Amino acid sequence: MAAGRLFCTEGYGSTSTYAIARAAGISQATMYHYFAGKHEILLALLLETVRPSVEYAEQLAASPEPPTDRLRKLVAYDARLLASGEENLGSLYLLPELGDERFAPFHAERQRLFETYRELVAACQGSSLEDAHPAASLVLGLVESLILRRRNEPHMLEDDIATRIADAALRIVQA
Amino acid sequence: MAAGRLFCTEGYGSTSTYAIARAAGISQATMYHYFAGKHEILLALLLETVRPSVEYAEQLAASPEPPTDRLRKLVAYDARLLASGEENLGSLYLLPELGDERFAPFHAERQRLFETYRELVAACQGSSLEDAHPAASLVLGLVESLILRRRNEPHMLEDDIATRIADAALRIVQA
DNA sequence: GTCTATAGATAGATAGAC
DNA sequence: GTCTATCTATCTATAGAC
Repeated sequence: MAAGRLFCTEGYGSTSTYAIARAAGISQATMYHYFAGKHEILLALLLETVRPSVEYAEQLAASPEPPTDRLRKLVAYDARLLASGEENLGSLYLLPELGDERFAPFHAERQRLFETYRELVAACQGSSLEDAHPAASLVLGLVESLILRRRNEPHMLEDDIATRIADAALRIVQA
Repeated sequence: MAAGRLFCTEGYGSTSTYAIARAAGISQATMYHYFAGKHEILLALLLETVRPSVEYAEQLAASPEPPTDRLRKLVAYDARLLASGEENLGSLYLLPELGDERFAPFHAERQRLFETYRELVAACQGSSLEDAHPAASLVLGLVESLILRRRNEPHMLEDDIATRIADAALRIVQA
């Protein structure tokens, strides 16, 4: 969590292993007993952060509820996750360093999440998966815009922000 | 531009002044003849990137057109800017290092942009500036979601993506 | 205005005692 | 499992020749 806080606020390349260790209350060398390097810490944080969403999404995809209800639930769930927690861990998704191939396992998980969004949007629109792609991107983008908003104005988030985002998402999909 | 490319793809803290200079075809020391440090390069890139949007927005704010037309134009303009250019320079906005006070001039410019969005949304909704804040955040978030989308799937952007985003934005505002 | 050379600090990672 | 000590590499920035 010490690393998560620093990666989100200072950046990955700008955070030294010494700074992480100091924030965690251990020596810099001790860190290497648990992680082979800085990249393994970030990967662990990324997977921990995205997995609850993927699990919820795939469980929801198998539910018999109407697709609009399921999409609303998924959007609201992800928005609440991004808005909660002491740190704005969603901003780990914004790090340019994620292009490194070492973080491919995270991208695979996030791709699974997107696929579920796309299936739900297709079901809502009665369209093919291909045709649902643009709207699904807009919806996921709307959800993840909460990351930047939380960074830029952390004290101005409405209590009902997850509901607001879900409303907006459904209005986009019901074109 | 060499620095812009590297900051966007590798990150700010992960990009060395040596790497920038090499990409620009000069020596690392020569860089210091033009910039006092790496931060000044990033600041120059940020201001160059955001200023066209601010200027267009403030010019549009003084136009006699109906507010919904103006909001649509502004959203489409910003989306086209973010989607264009060889590099995805909008992703400079996502760097965690922007929290450093040296980049305050950029945040001031972006705040001016947001204020114009808020005024237009308020005019569209016939509401106060305070009440327009949440919707304006959603709209700007929708526009800027293009940054992440361009990073994650650069070859899957629709030709009419700016129009799509403008449509979605108006649907959110016209609640 | 551009370069080479280099200072001085800090980085990630390892060795080995306890 | 945690530490101190340290290696080697790399970093930002400066000095000074041309």
